[in-house]
Amino acid sequence: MAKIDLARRAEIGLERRARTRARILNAGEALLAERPAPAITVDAVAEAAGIAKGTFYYHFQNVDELATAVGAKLSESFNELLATARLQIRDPIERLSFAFAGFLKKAASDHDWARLVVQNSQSAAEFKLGVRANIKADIADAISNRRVSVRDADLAVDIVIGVWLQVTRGILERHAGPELISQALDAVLRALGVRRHRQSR
Amino acid sequence: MAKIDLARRAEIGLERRARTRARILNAGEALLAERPAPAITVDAVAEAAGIAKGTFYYHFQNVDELATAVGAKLSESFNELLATARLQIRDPIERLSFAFAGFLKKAASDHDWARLVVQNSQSAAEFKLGVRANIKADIADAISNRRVSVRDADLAVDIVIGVWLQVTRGILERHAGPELISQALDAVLRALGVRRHRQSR
Amino acid sequence: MAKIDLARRAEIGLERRARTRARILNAGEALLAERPAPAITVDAVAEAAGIAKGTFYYHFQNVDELATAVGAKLSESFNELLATARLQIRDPIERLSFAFAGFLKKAASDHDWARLVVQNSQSAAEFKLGVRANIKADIADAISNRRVSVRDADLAVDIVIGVWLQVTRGILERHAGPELISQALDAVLRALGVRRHRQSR
Amino acid sequence: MAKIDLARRAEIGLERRARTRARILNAGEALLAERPAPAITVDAVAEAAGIAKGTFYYHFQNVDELATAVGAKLSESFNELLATARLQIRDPIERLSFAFAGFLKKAASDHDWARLVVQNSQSAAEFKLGVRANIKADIADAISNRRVSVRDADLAVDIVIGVWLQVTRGILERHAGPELISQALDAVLRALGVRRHRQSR
DNA sequence: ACCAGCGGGACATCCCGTTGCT
DNA sequence: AGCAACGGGATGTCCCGCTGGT
Repeated sequence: MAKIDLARRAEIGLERRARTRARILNAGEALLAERPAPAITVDAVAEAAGIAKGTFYYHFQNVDELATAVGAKLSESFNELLATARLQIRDPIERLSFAFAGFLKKAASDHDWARLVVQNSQSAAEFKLGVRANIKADIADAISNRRVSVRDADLAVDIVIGVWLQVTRGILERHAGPELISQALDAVLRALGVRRHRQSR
Repeated sequence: MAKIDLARRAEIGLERRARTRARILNAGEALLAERPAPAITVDAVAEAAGIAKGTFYYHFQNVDELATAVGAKLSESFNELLATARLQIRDPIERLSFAFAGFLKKAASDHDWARLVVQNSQSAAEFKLGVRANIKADIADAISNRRVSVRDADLAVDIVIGVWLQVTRGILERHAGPELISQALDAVLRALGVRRHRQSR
Repeated sequence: MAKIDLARRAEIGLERRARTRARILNAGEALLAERPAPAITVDAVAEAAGIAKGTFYYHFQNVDELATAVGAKLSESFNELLATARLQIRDPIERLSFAFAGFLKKAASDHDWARLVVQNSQSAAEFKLGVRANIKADIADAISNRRVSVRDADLAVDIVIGVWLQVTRGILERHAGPELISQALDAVLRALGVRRHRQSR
Repeated sequence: MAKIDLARRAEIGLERRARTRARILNAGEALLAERPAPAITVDAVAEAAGIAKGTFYYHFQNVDELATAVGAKLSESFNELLATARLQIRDPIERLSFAFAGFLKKAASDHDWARLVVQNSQSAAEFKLGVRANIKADIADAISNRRVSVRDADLAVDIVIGVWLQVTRGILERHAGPELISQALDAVLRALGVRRHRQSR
């Protein structure tokens, strides 16, 4: 019974720990959506999360570590979408299109998420690199298959990311409707010089 | 005689004031190029400008006011380029192309300026609006003249600005060479669906 | 068990908090006895209380709040004396006399307290109003009972308070002895035009 | 002619100096009427006087010196009234009465002056001593002539000054009307135990 | 005699990271 | 695991008094 007690207790502790950590993460997410990392304070996070400041330090070293964790969580949300695409879609252009449209749709339906993405695109190097690597892989594939006229893969990635981020900002600032998403996608594909092939969208 | 005295005094005062103010502005520019406004301190600005903190507060209310002033100065650097284009080029597409390429060239040749632009594109609402308004005017013109296939002016502006900013980032981060500028421009024009007309570039 | 824990924790917290708060209050009292509120600094209070500045701000928003708290504590010291009078003495004139003499006796025996009273009589509106209201109630009573010849209650209060404060200053500045207290009281009663009745003092 | 020029110039200089000094004094008066000396700044005085801060330091060493000068000016305003009384009135009680009523009348008709008096009564030792000395002289006279029943001159002075100051506060805070002045005077005379003699009021 | 501008420093405020407790 | 309270220090802000000019 003592065994059970201890195991149970540890289990509860872990649960509790995870729950508290999640609350901090959510609070951090909300604040990081408003302003960049250097401008948020541990006090603010603790208050938003409804915990004591000491508790924050039990879970994170400092605000930067929280920002990193939030960035990682954000990366996951991207990877979910990308994983789907990777499994189901073979054609790199279609895959890119799927992801591009998917990200914008998500931004349109979840403004908090969109704000977070925009803020993190500025700082949070790791997050940026992850997304970029994914897009670049598809584009490099497309380039080597002569599916696009653009030569420079990095330039192509910049075009895709640049339009994506700016349209995301447009969604937030001008409440641009979702009907613009397909137009934006078409524009990006034109920019890349996509050759019609088996283009299904 | 009193007239001359007063005028002279004011003149000297203005000169001195202007000189100190310029030093602060330059220091602020340099710091704002590194990190966003909320993360720079008055102490850092004062030290970089070689003045006392009290002197800073004699010229600006606080760091935000400095950031605004830097933004205004930045706007001017844009307006210079745009004023040239406005006077010499009639065709909206050519004008847009001229400005787009011009901004990227400037970024390539002056990385400090480029960094400042990228940082300010995030904050500094006024600066953004000024640039945006200029671009939108040309695009609206092009749309009404059926020179582009894109319908939504705001989306078109987002495309131009998005690619521009991201390529500027590329110049800074990957030291992208100036040879990419014309490729980027071509891509943007394709994205807008520009119809060949008397397109000379 | 959890209940006990929480209660105990809160209790200890409260104890510690109260102790530190009391130290700050005492330090503030001592400083406010020397000079008016706008002239005392948080640094001085913190040093006098033997705490860090941060701790001060954990307990008070700023010096004004401390001054208010000191005023409240001072009010209590008055109310203690007045409460005794209210319970034991029926006659308004006697009650007033008791309080008047009591305040002066206290001033004579505790110069720090007296200094604090004199300083606070200038600022600290709330403190003043509390004392004034008490005195006025007794005087209004006396007026309606035709126990005094003075008609205007506010004027009567001014007379009582004015003499009281000034004699208190005299105690501090000229080290006026306690033998003057009864003389001062007699003078005030004459000023009010008190009619002998069952006047026992 | 050169002589005349120089003399004239010096004359003008003196005039100008006096005028500027007066402007500073007036501004200081206005500010010192609002809050005690430690809380007013040279910057505020300079702005209120419409002069540069450097000019302030040409006329005064610091704020305390200004406060002293304002106090001196205030003393003069008292002495004017007292000088009249001294010349025209022989009887010490009548003289005291004249001054007491005169001060209150002035307070009622010039609230700025009254505010200044109340503020300075707290600080400004010199000002207080001057007034006190005057009153005490009359009272000592009255005591030695057996015109009052009070024995202790200092206590008597405290009574007079205490009531006077508090009634002045009443005039400011409750806009007490001038009709209370004679009542206040009567009360003070009763407090002192004045024996009817040739009492004219 | 007056002024604009400036250097220096006192002070208020905020916030970080730690401690001791349960 | 979580909390209240605290110490320490970075930073913003204000203001004093000086300087060099006319």
